[in-house]
Amino acid sequence: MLGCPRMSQKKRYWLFKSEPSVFSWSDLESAPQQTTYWEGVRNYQARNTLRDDVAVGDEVFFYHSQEKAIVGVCKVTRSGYPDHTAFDSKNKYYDPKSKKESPTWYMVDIQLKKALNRPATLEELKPIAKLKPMKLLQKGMRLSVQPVTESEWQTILKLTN
DNA sequence: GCCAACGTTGGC
DNA sequence: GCCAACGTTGGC
Repeated sequence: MLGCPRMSQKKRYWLFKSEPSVFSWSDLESAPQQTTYWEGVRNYQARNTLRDDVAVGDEVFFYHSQEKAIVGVCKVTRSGYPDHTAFDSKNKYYDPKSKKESPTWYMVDIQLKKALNRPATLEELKPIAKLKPMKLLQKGMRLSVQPVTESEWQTILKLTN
């Protein structure tokens, strides 16, 4: 669409972390249309990314926190919209501060694209010189939604090929 | 399982 | 608006 600034932008790459005991790659495999909304992000920086930067067509590394490995690739099928789990008092992600008129928290939808041939572990990524600046590998980095550069993306894909 | 590094909350 | 207290994450 002309005139829509984000539309004309190049595809971007992201990494989403998930606790496999909460929501795993295999949960995504068995989800309807292998699609899920990315609920429960309760960190402002990650929220800003979901709300403002993640766009339809972008690609996402799915990272298992416990396993400490990237396990698959997804694509974004819906860009930022209010995280409805924050409105539900029975939901574990309930946040009374977030109002429907002015939502605090946002989510996107992602769809499974393909599993990596094998998981790319944090351990093996760390010594790779090209990946040294990668957000995931920085000390104290706990962001659950983070950008990945195209070169980092390609390096990791090549590694697991 | 411990503890350092963060982010958030709340008292002042 | 500062900062101590607290909760959570993640490296080891």
